Amino acid sequence: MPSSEPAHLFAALGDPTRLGLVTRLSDGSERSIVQLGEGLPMSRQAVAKHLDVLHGAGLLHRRKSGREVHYALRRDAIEAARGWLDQVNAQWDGTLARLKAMVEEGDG
Amino acid sequence: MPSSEPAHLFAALGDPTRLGLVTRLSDGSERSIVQLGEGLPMSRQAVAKHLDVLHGAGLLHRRKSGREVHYALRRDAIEAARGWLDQVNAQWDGTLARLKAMVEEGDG
DNA sequence: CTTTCATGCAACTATTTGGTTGCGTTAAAT
DNA sequence: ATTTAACGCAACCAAATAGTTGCATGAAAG
Repeated sequence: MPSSEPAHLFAALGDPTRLGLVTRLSDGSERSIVQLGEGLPMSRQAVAKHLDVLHGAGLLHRRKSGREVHYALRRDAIEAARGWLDQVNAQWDGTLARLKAMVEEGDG
Repeated sequence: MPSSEPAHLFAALGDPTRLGLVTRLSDGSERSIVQLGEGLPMSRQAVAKHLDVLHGAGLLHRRKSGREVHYALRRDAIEAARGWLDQVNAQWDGTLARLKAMVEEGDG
C-alpha cells in the first residue's frame, strides 16, 4: 500500500543507494532485482530491501514475471515530489508578490 | 558545512516535522528556534536538532541575533532538489524521444 | 526428474535517528 | 544586580535503518 505522502517520498529518496537505483530506472525501463543489484557492493537482500522501501513510498511499480520481479519508476511519484517543492517556491513567490503589491498600494 | 548532495537533501526533507518546518519557512521569513517550535508537541531541543539537520543539508540559512538564532529557507537548496527530480524526468523524456526517433527513422 | 536461479522470509547486529532530561552560558528585561 | 529567556552541550534511551546470513520456495532449464 504505497503512501505517496511527501515526507515518505523524500525519506525514500534520502539514501544514496536508493537514489542510484532511481537513477538507473530513470530511463523508464523495467529491471529485475538482480539486474538492479549488479555492481552494487551489497547483498541481493539489501538491494531487495531498498527496492521495497522505494515501492512502499509509491516510487516504483512492481510486476511479477515468472520467477522474476520487475521494478519500474513511477513517474507520477516523481512529479508528486517535484510538486511539493514547487509549492514551496510558489508560496515564497506568492508572499513576495503580495508584499510587493502592498508596498505599491501604499505608494499609490 | 552544508553538503547539498541530493541524498543528503532528500533525507533532511524525509521527516514530517522537518517538512512542516520548511513549510512554515516557505514564505521566506526568518524565525527563531522557539518561534518555529510553537505548537509542536516536542521539546525545544528536539526542534533545534531538526533545524540543525535542515541546516546541515544546506536547506536553511542561520543567523545569530542577540540571544536568538534565526533560520530562513535557502531557496537554492530547494531548487537543487527540484533540479535532481527534473533531471530524472529529462532522462526519461530523452530516452523516449530517442526511442521515438529510432522508430520513426525505421519507418521512413 | 534434478538442478539452478530469482526470490521471499526470518533472525540477528551495528549504527543512526528522534526524542528526552539536566545543566551551563549569555543576552535581555526588570 | 538579579531574574528571565533563548540557546548550546552532553548523556541517555527506544525505535528505526541498513546491512548481514541461512534457509525455504517456486519457476526455468538441463
